[in-house]
Amino acid sequence: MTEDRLLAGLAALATDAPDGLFDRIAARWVRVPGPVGEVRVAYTDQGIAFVHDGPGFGAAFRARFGRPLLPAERPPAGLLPALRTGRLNGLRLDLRDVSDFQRDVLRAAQTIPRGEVRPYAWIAAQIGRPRAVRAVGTALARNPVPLLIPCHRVTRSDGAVGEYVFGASTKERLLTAEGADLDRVRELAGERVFYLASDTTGVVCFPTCHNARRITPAHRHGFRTLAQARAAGYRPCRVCKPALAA
DNA sequence: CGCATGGCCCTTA
DNA sequence: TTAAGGGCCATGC
Repeated sequence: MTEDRLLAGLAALATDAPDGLFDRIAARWVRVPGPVGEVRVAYTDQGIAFVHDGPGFGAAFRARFGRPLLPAERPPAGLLPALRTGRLNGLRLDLRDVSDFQRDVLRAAQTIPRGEVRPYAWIAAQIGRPRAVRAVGTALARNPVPLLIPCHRVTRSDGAVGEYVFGASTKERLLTAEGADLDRVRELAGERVFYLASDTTGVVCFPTCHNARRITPAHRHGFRTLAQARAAGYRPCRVCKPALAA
């Protein structure tokens, strides 16, 4: 920051109400109902900063953000619907403390529609780091705002659901509640099928893509790899973009 | 086909 | 500064 900007900032502080200043430094927190039980949420004037379940909330927040934390009267506008519907709908997030890499990962995760899943490797490819698959897992594990950024929609390439901040079983409950057919995914994985194609459209998808779910059984073809699907004449779906995982 | 293993890359201690 | 390890993945029996 230049000296001029610093002086301007100081001047602004002098004219600001003290509580306005405080809210720029500190964070507020509330307990709210989430899709799988109560969660605690911290937020700043920039947006939602931290979502956590159960005990240890305050300690975890301070360890990570190092800011004072005060209880709020009521949840910020839009938080409850966002938690209920799995869509932000304009709710702002405060992601200032995350690294560039993590921000890319989180942004990619945000594009996964409700009721669908994508592999960790897909995220890695999507952000242009196709080999940073494990690092993607690490970044998602540190998602400061789970539920709001749907890291639970990222699952393993072999069809297993994978790990989750709130535990694998919660991940399953969440996905099932959102309408993802995990039993079907597992059934396909048992047959080594990770892609579904339609011979009427000539398109190949991830199994939970809404386009894949509408394929008539008679026209459905399963593939183990994208390369095999391509060899059979199918092109990757432009919605779920399976090309980016191969 | 289930399991082990080496590889990869970002983050933290 | 460096080394260790993690929400993974592709391979090799």
